Parts: sequence; C-alpha cells; structure tokens
Amino acid sequence: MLPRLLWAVEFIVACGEFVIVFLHTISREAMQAKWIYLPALSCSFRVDMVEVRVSPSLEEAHEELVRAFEARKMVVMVAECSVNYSGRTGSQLGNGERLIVLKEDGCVLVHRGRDYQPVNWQPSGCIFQSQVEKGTLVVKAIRPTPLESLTIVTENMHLLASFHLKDEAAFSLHATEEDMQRAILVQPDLIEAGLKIVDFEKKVAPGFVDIYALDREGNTVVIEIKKDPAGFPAIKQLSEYLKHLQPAPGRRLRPIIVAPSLAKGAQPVVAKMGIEFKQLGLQKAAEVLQSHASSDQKVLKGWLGS
Amino acid sequence: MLPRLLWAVEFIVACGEFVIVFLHTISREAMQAKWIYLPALSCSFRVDMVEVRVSPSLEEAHEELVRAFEARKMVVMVAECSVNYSGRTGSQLGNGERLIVLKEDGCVLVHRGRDYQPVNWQPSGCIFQSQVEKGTLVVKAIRPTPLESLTIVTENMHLLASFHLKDEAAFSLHATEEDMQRAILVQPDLIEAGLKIVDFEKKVAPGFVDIYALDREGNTVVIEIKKDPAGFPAIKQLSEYLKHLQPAPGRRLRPIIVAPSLAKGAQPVVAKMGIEFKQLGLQKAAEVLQSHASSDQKVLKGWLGS
DNA sequence: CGTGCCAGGTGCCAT
DNA sequence: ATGGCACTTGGCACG
Repeated sequence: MLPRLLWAVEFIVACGEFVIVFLHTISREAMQAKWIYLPALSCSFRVDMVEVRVSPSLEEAHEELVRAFEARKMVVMVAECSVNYSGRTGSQLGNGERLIVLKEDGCVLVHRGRDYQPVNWQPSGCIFQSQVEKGTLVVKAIRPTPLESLTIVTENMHLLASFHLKDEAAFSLHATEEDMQRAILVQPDLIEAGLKIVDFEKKVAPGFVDIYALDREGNTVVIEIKKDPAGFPAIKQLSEYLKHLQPAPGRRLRPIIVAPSLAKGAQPVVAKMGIEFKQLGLQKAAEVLQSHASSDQKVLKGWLGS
Repeated sequence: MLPRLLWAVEFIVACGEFVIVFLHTISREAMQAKWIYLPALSCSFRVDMVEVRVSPSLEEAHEELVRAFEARKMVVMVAECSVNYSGRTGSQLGNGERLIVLKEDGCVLVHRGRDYQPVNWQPSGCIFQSQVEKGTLVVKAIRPTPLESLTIVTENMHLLASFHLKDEAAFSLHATEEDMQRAILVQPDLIEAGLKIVDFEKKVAPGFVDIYALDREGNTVVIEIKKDPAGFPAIKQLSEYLKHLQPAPGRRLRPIIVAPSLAKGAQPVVAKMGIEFKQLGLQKAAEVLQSHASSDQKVLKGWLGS
C-alpha cells in the first residue's frame, strides 16, 4: 500500500486498458516523480473513453491540447481565464473561472457559472491553436469566414478532460411549423373540404407563400402557417403576399392564417382585412402526420418531383 | 510504492486540502477497497475546486449529483444516455455519448460531439431531480413556466465533475446596434449637420422609432438603425412607423435608414419610397463613442433625465 | 457567397 | 405574463 503522506497524485490518465497515475514525492529533499500503471478494473468501463487531468501544469495542458486537436477529440476544461473576442464585433471578459468546451468540428463554448447561453463562443469550422506564453496558456480559435478570433488566456487549469463521443443516435423533434405544413399537404381537408393544393413555398415578390391552393369553387387560397399564436407580423406577411397575387378571372383571393390561435389584438384586424383564420396546433398536425406515416412519404415525393 | 498490478484506481476526489484516491484490489479472491488520503501538492492549486469521478457507478453518481444540487454546484458529465424533451414541443434522442452540463441557476445543456448548439437544453430556473431506476440513472430538469421537462436516462457514466465557478469579472461587448444609436445621440452630425435629436425609442403604434429628430429646416427625421446590411424587413419596419407619424405643418417627413450598407435589391425600393440611406458601421460608431468617452456620459445622462 | 425565414430560439426591457 | 426587438443570433434552403 502507498506510504501515507509521502506521495501526492499529480494527475490520472486513462490510456488503453491501463489507468496511469502520476505521483510526486512530497519530500522536497528528494523530489521525484513516478508513473504507475494499473489495469482497468471493470470490463464495462471503456477506460480509454475519457482522459482526465486534475490541475495540470499549463505545459502539460498545452501538450494534451495539441494531442487532442490532432486526434479531433472533444476537450472540456475548467480554468481560470480571461477571454477576448474580435470579429463581427468585439468583446472582453476579465479573469474568472469558466467551463470551456472545444468540439471536434471546431466550435468553442465558454460558459460561466450561470445562464443557458455561453458568454463567449465560436461556431463550427474554427482552427484551434494552443501555446504557452509568459506563464499563461493561450488558446485561440480562429474562424476564417467571417474572420473572427476568440482568445482564451488561462492562468490556472483546474480540470482538463479529452475524449471522443460515440454517438450515432437520431434526433427527432416533433411538431414544427414544417410539420404543420406537411400535415396540410397530406390532408388538405384540415383546412376545408375540397381544397386542392397547387404549390407550396411559392415564390412571390416579398418572400414565399407557405401554401398556395384552390378551393372547390376555384378561388385562390393563400395560406400562411404559424406554429405560435399569429400576431401582426403574420398578418403583415400575408397581406404583402396578397399584393403580388391575383385570383383566376371572376374568382376571389382567400387569405387564410393557420395557427393554434390568434394573438390578442389580431382578431379585429384579421376580420377587417378579410383574412380567414383556421385553428391548427402542433399536436393535431403531429397526429395527422402520424396517421399518414406511410402515405405522406409518397405525397411529399410527388410534390418534390413536380 | 504501489505493488504493480495489484490495485486499480476506481476514482479520484479532491476534498479539502487532500486528494483522495479510491483503490480496488484486482485479486478476485480477496476483493477489497481502500481510500488513500494524500496531501495536495501545490499551494496555487485550490484542491477543492473540482471534484472528479472517473467512471463512477450510477449509485455513486446519483449521490454526488444530489450533493451538488444541494450545494448549488455546477455539474459536468460525460455519459452514455438518451434524452427526452417534452414541453413547447417534444423531442427524442436515442442512446449515445454526450456532454451534459447542469448549472447552479438551474439550466441544462446536452451537447453532442459536434455543433455549436446543444441538442437538448433547458433554460435557467429548472428544478433538478436525480434517481436510480432499474439500473439507470434518471436526471430530470423541470421548468415550471412554461411547463416543460427534460429527462436524461444514463446507462453509463464516464466522467462526473462538480465544482463552483468563482467568476466576478465584467463582460463587455463592443459595437452593438445600441452603440450606433448612442453614437448618433452624442454626435448627430454623423447623419447631417444641424440635426437636432428630439427623442429616441419613441413609441408609435407598431413599435419603437430608433431616433426621432428635426433637421435644420424643421423637417421631421425618423431614423431606423441596423447594424447589418439593411434589407426589406428594415424598410417595412420604417415605412410602418411613417404611417403613424406626421411632420410639422408645411414640413416634410424624412425617413432615414442608418446601416453599414443596403441589401442587394433594397436600393431601388428605398429610392422609390423616398427613404434616405446614411452609411454608418459599428466600427465608426465605436470610434465616435471612444472620442466622446468623457462627454457622452453627460449627454446620455441628460437624455435619461429628460 | 448574400438574402430570407424559422427556432423548443434566448435575453432584455417595456406596459 | 405579453409584446416588441436585438443577437457575435445559429441554422437551412435557395438564387
């Protein structure tokens, strides 16, 4: 067993099927360091999954960072640092402890103790650099277009972990505005019986009409879909489209807003402008898509082909 | 020294001024566990900063999570998990390895190996729960309003770190749209000589006019500021305001868009609608504010007081 | 590449 | 709480 108080753990690293512990002697007279190799205990534990260093020196951290960048591993750091951003605008953040994440696709997150949003970040596609400079570790993330750079100057590293996340799973988000559109496409009578879809995402001067259709009497139906309660922006958007559309001769133009509800003051305006409102929520749209699970593929393929 | 191959490190914990290493014997016949207490090496290293567990059992992870929640510590996990979200909409994410962050203010981030954005998250103000259930660790983050819940089911925990981030530093972001507004307020001749500011963030029916002023001939100037190239949305916004404003008798209404540039098709529309365009970028605005560093305080105070 | 639009947008501040 | 709006918005689709 370890002679108590004589050795201190410098850091612990998982490597292959071994756990490596790096120890320092405490005695100042005979300072020496040792690596100890220990076999991993559990078979269910992928011991090479996470490489962890507790309170590494900045030189060690730098070396590990370079290795991680080359191996395209994700890096998580808990460090005392200051952060500087320069690009589309610029920002400065004084010294303090933060959680820093560098991902394999070249994005960066700098998180403080609070808030959902990172205080500083860089989107995917950055080039990472690490260097030790005047007793600090300087990590840079440079994004080529638009040119912007994030500089993290670390004085003190508390934790450095690097690893590769194995993650092939699919992510599915239920019920988006696009789902509402698809629900109407596969089942137009959600709006009214006899509706014939003519087009969707139809380009008109100011933008794109969500759905463009004909009712059973040949009137042109223009549908604007909102997943949230529809307010003035939706009304304005729809009315802009109307200016650039006209019905068949002798027919009417029927603007319809499809949304779970109308925003507070919107009802009178909608009425005044001759816009119809059809209630449809995400839930219902999801159910419709579910029930058409097999057939909607065909329908959408048909639309895409046309 | 440690007899090689006889002991394996289960996890390492920083606690007070000691580093605690938990060891298992490898020999199956005489399986036993030991805690070893080692004094921390470096004085500059706040050894109680980060508590780390490499590959803890789910029960241990649960206990540590509960402690961290109670102590309002930040938690970082690398774990194999599946994630379920239900609330404003819903989502499902199958099994895979992810980085999970729980912050002291009750927000959650679930990050995959790529992408700037978290695949799942929860904003601040959530209540955290942890329980071990049928061989899995279930962590829930529930947000009361709007009611939504995030459920993380972990099968395998690779790393669990908990800590409190000491971070009092100020964050300053340079050159925002607000800075452009302030630059014009302290130096109205950025727009044109003789301009007199009357009001800003003036409420009109559809929203707020950025800056409301009079030119030297008494015409009413209505300014809409954009920090990015101004497109049709900016034009629409400004033209909406115009409908609800009128100049002094015998004077004109002069709508002006202030932006670094005009979006491609916007120029003819701006011309046709009688909107003026004045080029101003974030850079220039920042310089102006810099040069007025001392005096702008007074000016802004004046505005705030009025 | 720019332009337009959606997002479980988030965040800030107003009524 | 709801509304209006900026944000280093990010992200996707499309000319």
